[in-house]
Amino acid sequence: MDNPLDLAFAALADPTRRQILMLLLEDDMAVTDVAEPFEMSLAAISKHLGILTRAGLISQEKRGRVKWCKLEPEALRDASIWMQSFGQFEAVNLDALERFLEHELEPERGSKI
Amino acid sequence: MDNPLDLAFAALADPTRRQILMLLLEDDMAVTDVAEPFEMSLAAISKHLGILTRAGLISQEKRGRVKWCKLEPEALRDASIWMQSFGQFEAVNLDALERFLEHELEPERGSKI
DNA sequence: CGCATATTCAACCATTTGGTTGACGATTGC
DNA sequence: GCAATCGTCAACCAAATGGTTGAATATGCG
Repeated sequence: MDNPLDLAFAALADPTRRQILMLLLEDDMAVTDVAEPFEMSLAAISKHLGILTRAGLISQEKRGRVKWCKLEPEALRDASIWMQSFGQFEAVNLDALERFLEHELEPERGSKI
Repeated sequence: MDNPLDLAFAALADPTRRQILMLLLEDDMAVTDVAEPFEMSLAAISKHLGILTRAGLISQEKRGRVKWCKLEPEALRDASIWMQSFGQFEAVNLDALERFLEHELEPERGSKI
């Protein structure tokens, strides 16, 4: 349960975290500012940011006493691409998709599922 | 925690469920046949299928004593659309998928097995 | 220095998740 | 009719999740 796709989808499954991502779409933000619109503790938001970071969806950089949060679209892109292979699978190269699926269905070797 | 997007992403966060979706991409299947490749009980797979159904990612129809599972890409498409709302993902197209597939098929050689 | 600000840590709690097992209802076939 | 098959249900369990509070750790400011 720790491959990149697992982490990305699990992170996206929470509405608070999706909302955080949308905030960060506008600009980089400090943790306190991210927390401001939410009616929950700063510690809770800090945890959410940790989950988003582990999932690769954001990065955090500390400058002075402020930790800045920044959107990192790569992991999201991978998840999006995975979904496209289903949502629009009629539009993709079916041979490549076939190879992709065969690879993915191999039992547990890379656990890149 | 019960809006469609929550349910879809949460459903996708589990590798067993993603693998089930990939099985169903090939063809509709009975519950028992879905369960066959997995090393877990039928009851566990039945639960996974329930989660996928509640998320709208598959549908189940009982004919006789066999319950058929069928991919329902609509919910997945919605989740995909949510991602597109980030604007930065117009690059998620066929080319991106090709690159993704090539990237995904590489790293297995030699490492991590 | 001393205080305020920014953020995390630790302990705790309730709920959910992902799995098990065994019993059960429904359907099919001999 | 009866046994086998298909699938779910119920009870249980361990671990993870999402939240709380209060203390702790940095850092900046006057």
